[in-house]
Amino acid sequence: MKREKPIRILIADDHYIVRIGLVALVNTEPDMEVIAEAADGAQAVEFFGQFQPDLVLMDSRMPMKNGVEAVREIRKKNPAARVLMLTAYDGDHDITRALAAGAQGYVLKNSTGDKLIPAIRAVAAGQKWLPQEVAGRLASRKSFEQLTPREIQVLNEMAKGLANKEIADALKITEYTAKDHLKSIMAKLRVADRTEAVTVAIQRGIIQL
Amino acid sequence: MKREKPIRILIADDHYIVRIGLVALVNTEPDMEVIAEAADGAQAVEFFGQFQPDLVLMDSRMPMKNGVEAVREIRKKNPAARVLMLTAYDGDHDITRALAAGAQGYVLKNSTGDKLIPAIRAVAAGQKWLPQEVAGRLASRKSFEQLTPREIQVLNEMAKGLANKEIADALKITEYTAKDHLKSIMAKLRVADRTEAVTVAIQRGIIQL
DNA sequence: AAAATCATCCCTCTTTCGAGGGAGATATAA
DNA sequence: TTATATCTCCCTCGAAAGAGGGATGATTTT
Repeated sequence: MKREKPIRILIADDHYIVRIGLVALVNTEPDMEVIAEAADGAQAVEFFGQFQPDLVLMDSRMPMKNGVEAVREIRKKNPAARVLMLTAYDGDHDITRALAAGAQGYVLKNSTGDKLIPAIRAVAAGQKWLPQEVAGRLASRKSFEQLTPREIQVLNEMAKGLANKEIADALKITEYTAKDHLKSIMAKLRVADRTEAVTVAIQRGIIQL
Repeated sequence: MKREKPIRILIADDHYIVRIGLVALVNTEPDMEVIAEAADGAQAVEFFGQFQPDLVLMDSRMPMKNGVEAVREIRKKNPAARVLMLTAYDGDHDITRALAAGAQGYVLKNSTGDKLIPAIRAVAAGQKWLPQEVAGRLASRKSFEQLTPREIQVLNEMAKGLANKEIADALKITEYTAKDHLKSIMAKLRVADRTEAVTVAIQRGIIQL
């Protein structure tokens, strides 16, 4: 079970301080080493191709290209890529999408080192890794009803303060259709009005501001 | 200008990884040392009394007691306390409130080390420290129009998806008054409707979800 | 003492929301 | 092929929302 070569890790996080923390944490382990640091999603994709790390430690929320998209792109070019997602919030949407995009594991950012290090070892070894609370949620209530891409577009327009007619114009559909999307959004999220729909969507990671 | 005693620092952040990063960063400087780490606002207040650090590096968003409240409490007991706030978002509201509560400086979390270290030295030396972009904003457009406490309460109820009548009941006022508050909220934030009012308020740090 | 700010209440009126129906087209899965 | 899901369009109607006025009492500031 002893590996002669250390696990070569690429870190991707837009916060400098978090990157320092991850480097410091990883470097306390003799069998791991950080070989590169990316500050956004696009850079993560670029550096993956360049350094071919054994594992990517990736923040789910980043500028330029978010973590989920970055994972998808990396896995498309390199299906064997191992990715462990890091996130501050545990919105279901982010988690399911990250896993669907090809991430093997998920760790909450407020985890202590003794949770993160085993996760890195597990994913690097090809295993899945999910926090028990998240795994439980996904299994039990079989996650929330999924919004369609179009509904998410409508949500984003709503968050800007557009009226139904304006949303319709923006998306080149009729007001009827915009209202229909709104109806199904509210039904799926089980909320009372558009305002709550937006706040819930933000909490679940469905949209970002 | 050489100090014989290092700057004794208390770190307060709810994310373990960020704490590690801050410790690693600070410890590269010979004239600084981290003497304690708090994981929430209440602990920060407690540790301040216990360790009497020269400076507190405090996250503005924390569980139990947020950064702004913690600063206020610390400064009430110890008016000479030096606090440098750290934040991920640069919402005006957070910044002005932190400064009003007695923080001497403000640093964005995505700052690199060469920005954070000078900030620590400046605040420890009793100077103010604001990022140029923030200082510029506060000076130029003399900050945004301030919402009253009551208006913020209304905003919070709106974010939950309550109708005007429900907000009125929750706050024991008439629907007329609730609508009046909503009117002035929308005017001050210059938004089109309640949904945008909520999203803008979230972005500015006026309310949290 | 006068001015501003805050919180409250009131009324009208037009526009928008949201609920509740129905329906067709396409594409994919079973 | 029959579902199932997504996206689209349509209609009605009552209930909210939001704009526009006016007004009062209590504080605080000037």
